[in-house]
Amino acid sequence: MAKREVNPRECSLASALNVVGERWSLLALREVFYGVHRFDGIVRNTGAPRDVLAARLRTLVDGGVLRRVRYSERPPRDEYHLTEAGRELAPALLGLMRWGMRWVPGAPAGPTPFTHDCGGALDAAIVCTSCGETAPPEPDAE
Amino acid sequence: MAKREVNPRECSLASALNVVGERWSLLALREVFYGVHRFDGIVRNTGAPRDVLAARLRTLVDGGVLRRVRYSERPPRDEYHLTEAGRELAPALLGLMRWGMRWVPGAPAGPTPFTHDCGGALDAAIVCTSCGETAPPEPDAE
DNA sequence: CAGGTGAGTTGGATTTTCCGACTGACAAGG
DNA sequence: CCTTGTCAGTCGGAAAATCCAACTCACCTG
Repeated sequence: MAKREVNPRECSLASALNVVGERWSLLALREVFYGVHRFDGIVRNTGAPRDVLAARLRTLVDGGVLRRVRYSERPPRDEYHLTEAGRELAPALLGLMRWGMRWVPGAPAGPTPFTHDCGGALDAAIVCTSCGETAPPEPDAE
Repeated sequence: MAKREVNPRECSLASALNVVGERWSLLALREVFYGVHRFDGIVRNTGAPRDVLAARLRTLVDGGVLRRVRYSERPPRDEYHLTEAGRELAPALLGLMRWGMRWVPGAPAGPTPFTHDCGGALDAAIVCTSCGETAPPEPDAE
């Protein structure tokens, strides 16, 4: 018999996607990176359905990506801020943004999301953690 | 009146997510990066439902991320290969993987996905496109 | 008091997902 | 020839998620 077994590969990518792997999660995160920390602002700037956004923000908080920070007692209101883990999503997020600019026809260029102190645009790249050299994206060579 | 208007921010991230923004798309892409180019292989290694995977592969092909390459006439069978655009997703993909390793408790370390010629592990980072300097992830400073 | 803001929640219709089974074309073994 | 197996999907139906407008609650402001 031995029916075609399905053994999903153990991979941290899958784990990452459980936390930040859905459209509205990433767009919400983008807003927080841009400095929009409140629910209604995120709704307005992303267009996400309010209920779905509420759910996503919960999983982002539970996943340690965002932190709720109270900015008003009475009525109790919190805003969402990046944690250390959240801030570390910057390379992935920026990588997707820049990829969209380059490869999706009709994608709005938008204001260059982040700029370096020297004035140049920032981009995501692959670097070697030990020698620091920038490596080209070169998978299994066709 | 002026009902709370929702004007989604124009952003290349949203465009990117239209193409690669779903769980099974990214996992399928991971497999192709790993050298698994055939439908059944991708099903086995990701655990994606076959019909959903078929749909995702179609949008990846339509989005210019993958290319179908025929490897057998009779029966006609194609495998999926990365295009230039697909290869350029490496920084984003690697960024998510490495993030998962670092920040999701219980995420399998797995074999270090890519290694540099010098033997060190590769990671995604933010670099300045003009001066080449590596920048820290530092959004709106809290 | 009327109106507005902020952060959600609720109900219900619509879409997707998931799952197992099925198809069609072929190859290999007995 | 007949059975078994592989590959790349497709199909049908149940289960889950999404979308949307409307609603709530708790305030604040004029």
